[in-house]
Amino acid sequence: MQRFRYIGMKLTPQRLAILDFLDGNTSHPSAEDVFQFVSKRFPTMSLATVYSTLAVLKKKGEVLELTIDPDKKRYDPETSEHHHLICLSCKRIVDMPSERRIELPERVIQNFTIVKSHIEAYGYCPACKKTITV
Amino acid sequence: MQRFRYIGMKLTPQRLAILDFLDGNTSHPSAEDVFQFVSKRFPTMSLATVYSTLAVLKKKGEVLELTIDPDKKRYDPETSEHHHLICLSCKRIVDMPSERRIELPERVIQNFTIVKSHIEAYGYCPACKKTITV
DNA sequence: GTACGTGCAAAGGTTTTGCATTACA
DNA sequence: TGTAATGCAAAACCTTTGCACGTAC
Repeated sequence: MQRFRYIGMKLTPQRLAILDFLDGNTSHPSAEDVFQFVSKRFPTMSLATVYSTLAVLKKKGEVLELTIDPDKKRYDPETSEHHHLICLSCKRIVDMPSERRIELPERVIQNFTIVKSHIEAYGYCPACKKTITV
Repeated sequence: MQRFRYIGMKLTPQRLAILDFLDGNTSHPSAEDVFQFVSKRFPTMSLATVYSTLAVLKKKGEVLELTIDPDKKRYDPETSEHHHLICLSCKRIVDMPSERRIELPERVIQNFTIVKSHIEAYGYCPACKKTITV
């Protein structure tokens, strides 16, 4: 939670609970996932509040909005450059540390101004490999 | 259109129009984009038919469903392994030929069974660079 | 002729918006 | 105290589904 202490947003109990859930979370939760967790402590919690808080965090660069899951947006509190492994069966998203910067062709760099880039690798996670017939 | 000739699906006039639009198309259109184009020739065209046809093509491996755009799915008739440049301003998606296979860390390959992987590079396209203050 | 595609309408799921109430700073 | 967050409901989107009718093969 240290990292969220001075991010310049009003810290309500609901927001603290959201930040508590997100800090160090590597599960890449959806808004609904966040809502489910925070609802335990705040039964009157609203999904709209979750979305609103996530929007603020995204704007402040404290979370990334992932567009990997075709069904819903997912959020990642790990904002340093890294890559993702996605299980085609259970949709689990696993972090893959960035080994080195991705090299892009020279003519690409000259045309586009690249801000960030990452790798998405799709496959089957250890748990699903055992049970699923691909 | 050659490539779609023998893909084993009933070829209705509507579907031929969709295939005509997709073949060689590098704009990564959404279902709505496809619908807009095909509607010109078939005013009674239904969005549901577009979605249904895209689902069949996806199943047959003739198009890829891209989850890059947070607002809607987009489709790519180029199914060979390649990467994407995404303009953060106009959301244009540009193909980037795959130079070599992406190397992943050894321990990742041992755990996950990787099926495919690609790079997503975000930045500003030449047109937007000129007009937008980043 | 039959299985399958089409088109319309309705429903489903996620995300956004409006607004009155509440609470942080 | 004033500005901003919360919570509820409704709306906005994209996408899917059900069903009667029509058509490719």
